[in-house]
Amino acid sequence: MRDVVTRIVEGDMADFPDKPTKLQVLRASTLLNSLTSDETEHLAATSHLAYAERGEAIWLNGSEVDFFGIVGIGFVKMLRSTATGHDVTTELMGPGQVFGLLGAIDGTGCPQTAQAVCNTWYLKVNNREFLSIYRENTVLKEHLVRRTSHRLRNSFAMLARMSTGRVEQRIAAILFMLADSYGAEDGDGITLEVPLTRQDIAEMTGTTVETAIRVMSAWQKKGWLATSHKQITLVKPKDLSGIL
Amino acid sequence: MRDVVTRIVEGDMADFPDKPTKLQVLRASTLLNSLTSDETEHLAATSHLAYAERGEAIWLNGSEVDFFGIVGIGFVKMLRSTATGHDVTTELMGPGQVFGLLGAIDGTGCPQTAQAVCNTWYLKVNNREFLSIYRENTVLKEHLVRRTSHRLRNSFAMLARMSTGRVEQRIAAILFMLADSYGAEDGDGITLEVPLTRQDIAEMTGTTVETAIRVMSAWQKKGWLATSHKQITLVKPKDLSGIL
DNA sequence: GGTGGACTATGATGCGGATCATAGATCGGA
DNA sequence: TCCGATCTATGATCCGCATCATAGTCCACC
Repeated sequence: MRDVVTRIVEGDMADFPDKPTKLQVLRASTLLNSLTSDETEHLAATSHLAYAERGEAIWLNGSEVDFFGIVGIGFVKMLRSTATGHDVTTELMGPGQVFGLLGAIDGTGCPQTAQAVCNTWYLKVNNREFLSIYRENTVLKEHLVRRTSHRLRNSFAMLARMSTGRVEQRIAAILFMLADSYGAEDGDGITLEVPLTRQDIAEMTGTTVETAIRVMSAWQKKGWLATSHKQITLVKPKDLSGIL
Repeated sequence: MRDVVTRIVEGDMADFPDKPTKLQVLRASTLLNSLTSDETEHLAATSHLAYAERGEAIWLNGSEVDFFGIVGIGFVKMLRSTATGHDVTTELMGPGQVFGLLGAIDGTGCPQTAQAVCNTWYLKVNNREFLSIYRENTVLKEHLVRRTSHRLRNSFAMLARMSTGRVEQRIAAILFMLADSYGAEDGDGITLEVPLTRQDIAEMTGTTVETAIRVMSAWQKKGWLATSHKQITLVKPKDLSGIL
């Protein structure tokens, strides 16, 4: 990674996001905002901010790491590489979301690679420091149970979608799921706040770039969809949802 | 459901499993065996055993139920029906496994249908009674976190497998996952203790019965696989794993 | 022992989408 | 302002597998 300060001064890097503070990231996390001020400050003191460029791997699957992450600004995708060399993205984590925590809790490493989808600030929280807070905290455990079960349901929903139906439906389904989490409605439709390439979409739907491009181009021609600069806008969500 | 007693007396029903006791089921549950004797007995007193025939639905997706289940003897599959009318099985629960619990905890219903894979005894545990024990029990929450995160990982692994690769690989992957959980090694290979039809396999892999049959028949001819009476035996797991 | 229903088996056919190939568009960086 | 890399676009071809059709097999139950 290049020197961050240099780039800010030069101003030559597009989309270089403002650096958040540790406390901002911790407080923005839905999972951790039940902690006391003391606990939050302790975590802030023992963790540190990190920056990942678009495409940069935060960790590779199977590797043991002594931290988990909280997305500050940007997006991180969790993915697996199959034997055939294809990557499959299983989750997309946005601001405030925790990733890699479960591996920290049960001591096994994280089975998935974490990779920055765009230039991203995230907080590296030390496992040990967190666990000492976590161990006897019933409220935190309850939050974690709920968050994990929510993810489990989403995963099952995806599983059902991905293992059946044609590609069109799979892609549409993904777009709606993304819109649900990261969509901004602005009169002209729902714009996804995640910058995604067709390649990213393909990885999430288990198809190829070409097919993803074909499908989405067709929708653009129909006026159902608009894309510019990796911003995807669902112009006519009603029509689009018709193919589901 | 027909009169259970009648069937036992007549002896005309194949594979009618012995009825377990409530305490047996509770104690066999990996999730709940951390409870005290008092708690276990209280749950036993407020829950009741139920029987489901092969194919019988325990609940339908979306329906609100005031209980969750623990498999005693038999197997239960969790499935979703897609718009195209196809069913997709997401999980298979065996003896000692809890199903539908997460819906009980967060109050939303269970989004998946629970259906008996074979004649099954299971325990219906009352949500309210369980929650009063669960609420302040840190150990139980910890168990639940671990169990749920384990399921989440499996689900992601499945997701990666199902959204890529050809049908052969998907089916092989499923067989190995099943062998992992319910396989009995006996010298001549690994026999799955779950009675599964090709239809069941197809639902788990997002393919059709015909294709599942074709693939598995081919393997039988190669001597990699043997089936009889819904018992699947991986005769040459090494060779089979070669296609992954 | 016979019958109906579920399960397994196998062939024929057509289409969705992967794969390969090529080219234009857009963007980051010098 | 230009170059190289990444991303989008589109066509041609081929094959995996869904679909439809038909039969044989096994088992529960009368």
